[in-house]
Amino acid sequence: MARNKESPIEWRSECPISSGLDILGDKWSLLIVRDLITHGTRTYSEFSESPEKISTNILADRLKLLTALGIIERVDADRSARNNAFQLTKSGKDLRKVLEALGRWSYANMRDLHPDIVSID
Amino acid sequence: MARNKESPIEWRSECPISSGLDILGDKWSLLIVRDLITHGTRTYSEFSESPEKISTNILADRLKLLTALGIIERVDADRSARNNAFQLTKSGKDLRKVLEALGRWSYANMRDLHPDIVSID
DNA sequence: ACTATAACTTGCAAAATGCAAGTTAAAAGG
DNA sequence: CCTTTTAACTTGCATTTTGCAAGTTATAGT
Repeated sequence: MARNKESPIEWRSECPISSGLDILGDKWSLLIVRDLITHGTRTYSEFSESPEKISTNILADRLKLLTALGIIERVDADRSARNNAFQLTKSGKDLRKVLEALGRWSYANMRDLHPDIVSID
Repeated sequence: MARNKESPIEWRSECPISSGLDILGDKWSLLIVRDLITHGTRTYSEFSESPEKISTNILADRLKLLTALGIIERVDADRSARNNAFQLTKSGKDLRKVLEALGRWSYANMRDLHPDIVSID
């Protein structure tokens, strides 16, 4: 992770958009959230099976970070990791609107560059 | 940029969310869009003055990419670069909803981790 | 107890990022 | 018009992040 201990994030400014990107501004974090919105819960190996094929070290890193930020959590906090899925917290569920807006934008605006893109609805 | 020539982007899947992140899933691209939504037009040096302090090589790379994707364009396409600002295209303006959703989420959910965060409204 | 396998970790190569300095060319001033 | 200024980049290199393959650990099932 290579992030400091007080906050897991180094905030670049006070801007909420910039701050959102400080957390979620990469190619993988929101895909984890997407999978949880779609499926409700997901185990480590289920995340690995998504078509974008996240590598295991990045997946482990992002699951830790999203957990530290209170965006996801273990379904059963007291159980061992094996088959113990992740789920969204309230904060994570609130990201649905961000994902919907992004998905709609992509479908509406990237179809000429990416003809195979599918609709979210 | 290190991207191939047919499409400037390598699409990881047909998912519109994943595809949106293929384009905009980094810490800088949406900040350029934010500055243009806030100010209407912006020159190279004005972008550099934003509080997040984007470095000049990344800025140049992103301006090229966002232009290639039809998200931004020069205000006067025929004029020389000097003092010729960028503006959003229709596609770029449509990102406003994504930014609003992200900004609202951050302000609502990250205030305990980042007390200095300000509201977008 | 043994085995299978889910959930990671580790090591290293490749790519992206960050920083400082340098280059180019248009335009403003003399 | 010729010099000077400076906006808009480019380049080089160190650092960080990512990607890939392989290895390790531990628990659930037999």
